[in-house]
Amino acid sequence: MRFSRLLVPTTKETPNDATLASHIFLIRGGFIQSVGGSGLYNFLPLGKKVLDRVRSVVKEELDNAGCQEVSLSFVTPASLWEESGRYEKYGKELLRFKDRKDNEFVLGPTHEEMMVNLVRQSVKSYKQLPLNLYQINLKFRDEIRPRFGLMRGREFLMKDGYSFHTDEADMKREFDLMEETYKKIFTRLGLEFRVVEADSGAIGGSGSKEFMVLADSGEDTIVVCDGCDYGANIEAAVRQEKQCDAPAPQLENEKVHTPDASTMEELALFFNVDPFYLVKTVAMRALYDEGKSQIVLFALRGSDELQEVKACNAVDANELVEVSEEELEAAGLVPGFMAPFDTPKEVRVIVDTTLKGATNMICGANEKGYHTTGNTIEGDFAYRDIVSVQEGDACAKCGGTLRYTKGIEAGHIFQLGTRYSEPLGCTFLDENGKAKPMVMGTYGIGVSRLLAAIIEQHHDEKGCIWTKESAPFDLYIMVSNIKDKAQLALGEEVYIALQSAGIDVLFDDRKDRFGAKMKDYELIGIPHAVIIGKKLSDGLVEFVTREGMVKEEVSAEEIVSFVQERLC
RNA sequence: CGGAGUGUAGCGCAGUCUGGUAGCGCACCUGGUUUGGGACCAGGGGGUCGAAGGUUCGAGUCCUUUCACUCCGACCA
Repeated sequence: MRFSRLLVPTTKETPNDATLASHIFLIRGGFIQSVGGSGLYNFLPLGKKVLDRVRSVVKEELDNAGCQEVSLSFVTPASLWEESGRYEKYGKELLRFKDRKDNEFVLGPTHEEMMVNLVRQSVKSYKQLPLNLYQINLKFRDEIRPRFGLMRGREFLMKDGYSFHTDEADMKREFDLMEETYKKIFTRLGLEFRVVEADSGAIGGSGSKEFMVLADSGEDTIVVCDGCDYGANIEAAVRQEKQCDAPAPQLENEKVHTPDASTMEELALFFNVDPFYLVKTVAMRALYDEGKSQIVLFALRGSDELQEVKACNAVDANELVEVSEEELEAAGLVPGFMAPFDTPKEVRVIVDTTLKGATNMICGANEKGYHTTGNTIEGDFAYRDIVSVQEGDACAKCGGTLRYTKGIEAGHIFQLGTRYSEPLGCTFLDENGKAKPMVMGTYGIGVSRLLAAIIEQHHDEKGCIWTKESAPFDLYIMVSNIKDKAQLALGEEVYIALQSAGIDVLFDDRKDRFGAKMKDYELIGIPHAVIIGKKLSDGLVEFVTREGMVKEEVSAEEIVSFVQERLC
């Protein structure tokens, strides 16, 4: 491709809304263009090329693993979402609309329902299973706050795959195969990543793993172990049960007047104990379908923090919101002095598992200004893991030290089970002619987000540094001064020779000066460049590696074979 | 949805306080010079100042309403 014919509107200035390197360089390098609406982008020729290359890596590896590509309608009937029960649950992120006949539709944010619908219509026998179908298509989610360019757009390109099995064991086999396949994909794209345990979120199902591209700018906090390969999203991370060296308060079971102490810090000071021996009671309102809600008290140790996603899952709610003191009082609770015991009937109580059987605990007395000491946590509570792992906690797997790091969620794989096949009636007949729901897995990769992730990991202060398999072109050739006949002639010759050798070349034949062209090269970030310039009079050209901007002088006569060797 | 801010040429911004010919830089077009780190000179094109209403002889500027976007938070496969 000749640069003079390519639409690459590079800019010197940074768009005022861009803060992340990937956002800045993708816009400045003329890869993408903001549509003006938030979270919507056009892909310009260069961006489209990168997208296609990334997409083909994904496709190749999936096809190798035995997956089959399909393409599902982007517009999906609302009735399918009602069947699965997600029409309500998915909330405002679903963009709903009606056609001229007043039928309701949804722009697909994910396609479990659609794929299950496809399969239930065409697969009836165990002989047709297993099956792994995927597509690489647009998705639309009406995000509350899109940001960071391609990182969190409203419209985005996603690879979504769905597998169908006769039993759990076969689904797990496929799940493991997909984990390996995803590792190959991210490795080929040149990404440093970590596979972590994750929360299953709105998709539902049991085990799930996320593929986190490590980057400080990542939106997710992940917990990793210094001692082993354990890694988990903060929303799903677990730890070894915490011990406390400080002595337990040896106090009778009695009511104590604590007028000014309602926070954990104040209480710890008042009783002179470690917060480990305090019961923290956090009140939240759990929201359910059809506007139903309930106040829930979460009881945990004073030394722990509530992990909201875990808490939300523990009560199977759509979401948790804060409750005002007035609401609490109206429900018969005493803010600041609540206990998980003797609560009003309509209030639900969840107790952290590490509190089960705990003795000598101090907690609220359900009376303003009073706490009780010497409590033992026992009885019929719903015990769940609802606490957040903190840095420095011990790894449940090896005892090593856990710490936080940031990641970009680039892929997520789920063991779904029958979460969708059952409500949607996606069944098969087994060897005995008995109908059973198919066991499913689902596997996603944020393809357009990967572009942003690659740049987050591979850039310098000057611009992008694309990896070998993601680069828009394999090589950039610059003719420093196109009025110099010798330079131009060599450029043309090398360009044609390398093109016909199967190398995808961007040939910069523009009239601009050296500096301007160099800036563009650095911004666009093609892995290698050949610069034909002044030294041609000595029979020399330069071979540049974008990473580190390493320049090597090469004889002009040998440049074609030199490049071929270096690029293979 | 809470808090803060911004809407003026394709992009980045000034002008708004104190009403009086709509400006600057980049980009773009023409001609010339220039060609190893975002060149220079000369000329040129491009705007319902987010929208609606109001005050005024006169509104980018003042008043009212409204819409959109951005940032922080909440939220989020």
